[in-house]
Amino acid sequence: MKLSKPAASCCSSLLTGRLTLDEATHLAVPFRALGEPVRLQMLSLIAAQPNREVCACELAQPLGLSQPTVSHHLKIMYEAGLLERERRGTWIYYRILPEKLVMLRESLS
Amino acid sequence: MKLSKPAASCCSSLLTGRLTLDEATHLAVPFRALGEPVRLQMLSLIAAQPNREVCACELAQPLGLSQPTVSHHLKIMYEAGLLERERRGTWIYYRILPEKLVMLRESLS
DNA sequence: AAGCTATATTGATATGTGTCAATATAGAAG
DNA sequence: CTTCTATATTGACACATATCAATATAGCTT
Repeated sequence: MKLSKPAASCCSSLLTGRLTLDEATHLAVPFRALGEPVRLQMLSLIAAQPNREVCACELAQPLGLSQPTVSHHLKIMYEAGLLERERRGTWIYYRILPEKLVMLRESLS
Repeated sequence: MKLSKPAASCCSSLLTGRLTLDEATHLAVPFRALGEPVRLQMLSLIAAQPNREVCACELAQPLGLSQPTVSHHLKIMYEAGLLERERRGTWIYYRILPEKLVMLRESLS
């Protein structure tokens, strides 16, 4: 079993070696998701909830955005691996995935 | 002297309270800069140098980009506070600002 | 000053994206 | 099944941005 690149297959780090275009492309996705002010506000709003989750329906009003726009941003963060979602009845609740934040922090060190 | 928000004026954190639009707008800048694969490759390339710096002229060829495009990306990362630059004769050398990476890591924790 | 090289800027173009209105879908409740 | 509400998708539009060729600027060197 060859281990040309030890344990970096899951999460590449910026500073420990040159990134291939493929690694860079994957790593850029969550950073791009974080590169939008409205989405950062969404994350901080979720984190500020007592139970660390928020119903999608609670986001439009405090952010002054339409429902489709909220849905769009949630989708981007979900697909970037920053959020998980859980359906409970008619509502869908979103939570931050702390592991992803850890991974991103590690990619910067 | 009122200290309504202790030490967070320099670097706001995602998870320790709701971000204002202004805080979010500022924090989004470096994340957006990191959200481009080519720029991540540039950073990893700089970090991989023995002296942790790179001449702007050394970037175009390994990345397969034109000189103006390289200049554009360097400017974006410079203005985002990720890079510092130093002119030495005709050449300009870029280095990563580790403090900025620390700040970004902290904003994710 | 003139010429050379490195870097930045400009202009043009193609692509990406944030936004909303309108519409579709999904689940709950009558 | 029908209706109601929550969420997602589509279409359209404005704006941002990645890219390069052409050009400008800046600093050496002669």
